[in-house]
Amino acid sequence: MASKQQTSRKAAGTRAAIRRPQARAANGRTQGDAGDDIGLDALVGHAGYAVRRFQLWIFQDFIKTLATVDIRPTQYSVMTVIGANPGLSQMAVAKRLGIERARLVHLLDSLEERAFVSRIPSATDRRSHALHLTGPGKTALVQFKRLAAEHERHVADKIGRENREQLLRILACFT
Amino acid sequence: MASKQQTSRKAAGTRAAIRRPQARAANGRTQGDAGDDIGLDALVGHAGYAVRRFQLWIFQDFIKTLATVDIRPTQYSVMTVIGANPGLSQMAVAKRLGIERARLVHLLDSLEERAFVSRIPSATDRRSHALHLTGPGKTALVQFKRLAAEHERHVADKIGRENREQLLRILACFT
DNA sequence: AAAGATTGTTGTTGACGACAACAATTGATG
DNA sequence: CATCAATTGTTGTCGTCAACAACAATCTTT
Repeated sequence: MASKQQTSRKAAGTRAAIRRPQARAANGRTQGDAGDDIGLDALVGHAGYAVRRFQLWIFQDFIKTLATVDIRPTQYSVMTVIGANPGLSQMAVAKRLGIERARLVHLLDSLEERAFVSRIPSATDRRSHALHLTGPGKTALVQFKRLAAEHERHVADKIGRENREQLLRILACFT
Repeated sequence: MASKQQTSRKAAGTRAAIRRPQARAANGRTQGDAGDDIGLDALVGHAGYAVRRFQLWIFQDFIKTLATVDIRPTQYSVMTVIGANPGLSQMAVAKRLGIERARLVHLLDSLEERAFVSRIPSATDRRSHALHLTGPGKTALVQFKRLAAEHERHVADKIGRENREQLLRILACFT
């Protein structure tokens, strides 16, 4: 942090800027202005880039759509799995969702504080907890699913209903 | 942090565990073991979940494939855009890639330290920098692109060549 | 010249993935 | 049965990343 010497900002002007008018970009643009015709070059052929942008958009919409109930995508996924498979251990949930068990601890803490989920000591294995939705948790999840379905409609509006289903088919092997 | 009272762990055994044998899950499974047949319920219909899992996989593969040159996806995207549009300002690059300009500062710091990119004071606007690849930066980028193409082949192997192209088409509106 | 917007920068916050260590407990092996 | 390895939940740290807020320097507008 203390090493960055800032050759440009504060000392701007000391360097003579001996450059031909401007090494005109690959486009027709001279400077880096607002013009939205900046080429992405190899990036357009990369699935990762498109997926990253898409995921950003989709998560933001999810968070916004479920803002009134203050539930984030990961929390929703945890509650959904527990709701469909009551009695699961934390390890099982973590493994199934691809979450680290260390991270799941905090997620469950927050959900337990809000009385949506309860950790019940397993009768057969005193190391593990059997995860269950509470009464209020079940009721809440119904509403969450309604809102999540609304979010899913936003997705369909954005990329098209057909495309959304195709996408789900293509990525089914990751779920 | 100091409030979590841990009703289960340390005090395990004090509570009588008055529960019928086990509230058998929706599946046939009793406990939350390793069995990989845990239902996802509503999650399977959510694009966001599939996309999150896919992005995780794809980024890990990218990082692994480009590990020898120590370049991460975001760094690659920055260098690619600068390479294709020399002279861009930081604002322009940030806006184009959907990165925050605050974040781009650090990205450029690291790339400038490695002498891949240089911030040249703009001749027309003394606030902004014109971003360029250095000689070594251009050479390196060629290799990065080769490795990135190899990564892209991994993606095609994973989800299928046809599916990959379809995916790119569907998500083209986000790039 | 003054007011407002833009650009790069610094800093903070919170979500998240990865990893390492630990106590309690279970399971397997001798 | 005693012992050792493995598992489970937990705590902690580290680094990445998005989102904001504030700031100085500089442009733009009036």
